[in-house]
Amino acid sequence: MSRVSGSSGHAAQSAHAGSPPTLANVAERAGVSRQTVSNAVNNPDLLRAETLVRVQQAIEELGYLPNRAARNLRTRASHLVGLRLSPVQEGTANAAMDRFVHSLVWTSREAGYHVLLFSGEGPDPLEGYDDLLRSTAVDAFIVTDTYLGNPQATWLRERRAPFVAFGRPWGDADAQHPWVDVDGAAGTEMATRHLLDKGHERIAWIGWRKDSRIGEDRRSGWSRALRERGLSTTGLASRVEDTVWSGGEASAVLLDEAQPTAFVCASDTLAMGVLRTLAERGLHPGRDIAVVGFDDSQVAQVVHPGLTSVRQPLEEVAIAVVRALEDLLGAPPKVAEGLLLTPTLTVRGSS
Amino acid sequence: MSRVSGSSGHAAQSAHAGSPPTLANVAERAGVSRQTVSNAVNNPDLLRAETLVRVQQAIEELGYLPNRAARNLRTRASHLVGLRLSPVQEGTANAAMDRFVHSLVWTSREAGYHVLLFSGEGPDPLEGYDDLLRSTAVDAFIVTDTYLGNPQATWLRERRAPFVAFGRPWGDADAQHPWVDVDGAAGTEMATRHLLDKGHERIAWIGWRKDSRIGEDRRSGWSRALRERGLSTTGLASRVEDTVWSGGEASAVLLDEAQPTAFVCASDTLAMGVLRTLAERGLHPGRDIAVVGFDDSQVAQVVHPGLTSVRQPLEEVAIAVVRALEDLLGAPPKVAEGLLLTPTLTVRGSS
DNA sequence: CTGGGGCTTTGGATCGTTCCAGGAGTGGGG
DNA sequence: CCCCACTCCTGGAACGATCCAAAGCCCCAG
Repeated sequence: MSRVSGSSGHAAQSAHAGSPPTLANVAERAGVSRQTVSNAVNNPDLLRAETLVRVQQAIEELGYLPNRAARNLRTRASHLVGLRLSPVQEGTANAAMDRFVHSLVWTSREAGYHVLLFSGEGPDPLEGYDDLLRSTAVDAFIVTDTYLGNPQATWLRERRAPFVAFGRPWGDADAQHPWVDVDGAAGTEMATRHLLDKGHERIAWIGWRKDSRIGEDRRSGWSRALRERGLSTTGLASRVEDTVWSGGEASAVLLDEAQPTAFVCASDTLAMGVLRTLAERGLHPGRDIAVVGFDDSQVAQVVHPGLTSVRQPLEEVAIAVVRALEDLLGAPPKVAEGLLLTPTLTVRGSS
Repeated sequence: MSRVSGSSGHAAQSAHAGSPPTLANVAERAGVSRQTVSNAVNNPDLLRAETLVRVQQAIEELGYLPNRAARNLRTRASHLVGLRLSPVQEGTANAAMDRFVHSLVWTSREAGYHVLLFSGEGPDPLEGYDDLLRSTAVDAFIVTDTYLGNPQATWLRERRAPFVAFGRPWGDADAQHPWVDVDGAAGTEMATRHLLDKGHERIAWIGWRKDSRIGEDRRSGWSRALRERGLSTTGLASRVEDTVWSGGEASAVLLDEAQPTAFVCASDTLAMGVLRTLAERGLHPGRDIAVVGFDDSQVAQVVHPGLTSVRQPLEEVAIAVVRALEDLLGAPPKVAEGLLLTPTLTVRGSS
């Protein structure tokens, strides 16, 4: 047999092999049984040191790696976690999602998992879950859009499908599944305090409609911070759609009617609207009026004076999610828990 | 056996079953052999109509779906495609990537594939490919960062791993793999013509360093459009890093030295720098000076007067990539081809 | 010398599916 | 009446790994 020099330090022979080496191939080469090779891979402690070395050498020489399908079949586990990409919402939320996905993929890798993306077609939030679950394609799911009043959670629980949620179970207090979330209220509270410390006293809020749990949560941080200092919130809050235009309109009205010196917004998108209004009126963000957004999106980083924004610790969220996943899939599964992480404030020119 | 009423119109019994139903279960219930059930699923034509109905009914009643691992093992295919997320480059490129991933997941679903994400740890562009390939976890890869002089392409070809590239094989003309790319030059040419049609004659270019193939390609579209109208390009081009600051600096210098009335940029990030400079000088984008970016990112949509930008048809790219994938994995595999798509121009306030 | 216990290693069965070769039933032509 | 072709269906083997029970080996106490 001719040898191919492996440049990357990896398997030498597998490069041109017709089909990948199997356990049996390794076993034959090492002069042991299949089971021994399997043990060398999964339970090295069981082998005599001498044998282990011999087997490992054979593995190295052949460039053996266990066939995933076979292993999955036997162990009834795929080491894949499913993540559903919500339907096209080319908005701010997407940007955060992107960061989260990156972190998640990264963290999962360390834990021996891979992330399988799937998409729901229509508005049906269950779309896609069913097939993957029934075909045992994934070990667990990661559910992200819990603001929907999470029908997924209910559905998945009924099917006894393991899953971890990024987002609190807003509706039911006695949800049984593990979840991780970012304390939005703490974020806006931090943002508001930051402005208070800068001397602002009339700080306005622009958020989402009242039926948004997340929106109301973030709003509560703002009002809490103000009341803490004995300041009133009346007339200083506005609830609108999450668009630049809405943010602009709302801030225009607020400026006219309540003369705030600063704005805290439920999203960077809304904050962009505020910046636009300020520009139209010849006001300078950061100098004349302070503005704080939420999510620390790309936009916040590149817009003119820089937009101060609440940043979600998505890397930590990912780590916590994966940890919860491991607890969940481990034997025996640990009890489900919720974890609330605190965001940080990225200060830029707008404040 | 008690019946559970299935609310979603799906499997009735599987909801509370300990383990999912198998082929054998269905076969028993339908009074046929395993193989017949298998045929009912994969080759319905082989069955007598009557039998087919009976089997399908049993499948429906049990909520049967083939076990993925077993099928993968037997057919030596996973119906998964691997997509590597590049190391954290929290920049503009990311945003485009995000849109692409969405489209890809969506399109893959239709073709019966799922997208498996993985991440390379360090700068090594091969990181992660090897394991997935050797363990036969994915059927093919989708390679996106071909600007690296694609060592992946070379490596994957050596291993005979099927893959489709999003991005031209810039280096070697005789690359054997299928690829899909967006004609950046056509995009900037379109953008430049758009400005020419608006009456601009001194149109500047701000792009990336000369060693960027993509950057030079985009630049060529600009210069082609100018020369076409007999206009000179000398002194009107600048090549810098892809940062807001660089874009700002470059535009400041160009404004001083060449008095352009419009800017075409290789990225939205650079365009944002131009907008900043204009703001500092009290110039109004779209009225005094026109600006066009590239990628039609989130930023372009929300920034003040709106940033005109070249938009890549990523949905079409995804479709083409998946089609190429199907050709590649089909039997017999079709010949590899390259496909160049044309971007569009999203016109906004900045021009 | 025998037997028990710990440490290693082994062969067979199994996971759930698809491939393969062949069997049962039907109908038509010689 | 026989044989062949055709349609439809079946049982056994295979994919490549892990689980399980048990066998071989070695050493020491009885």
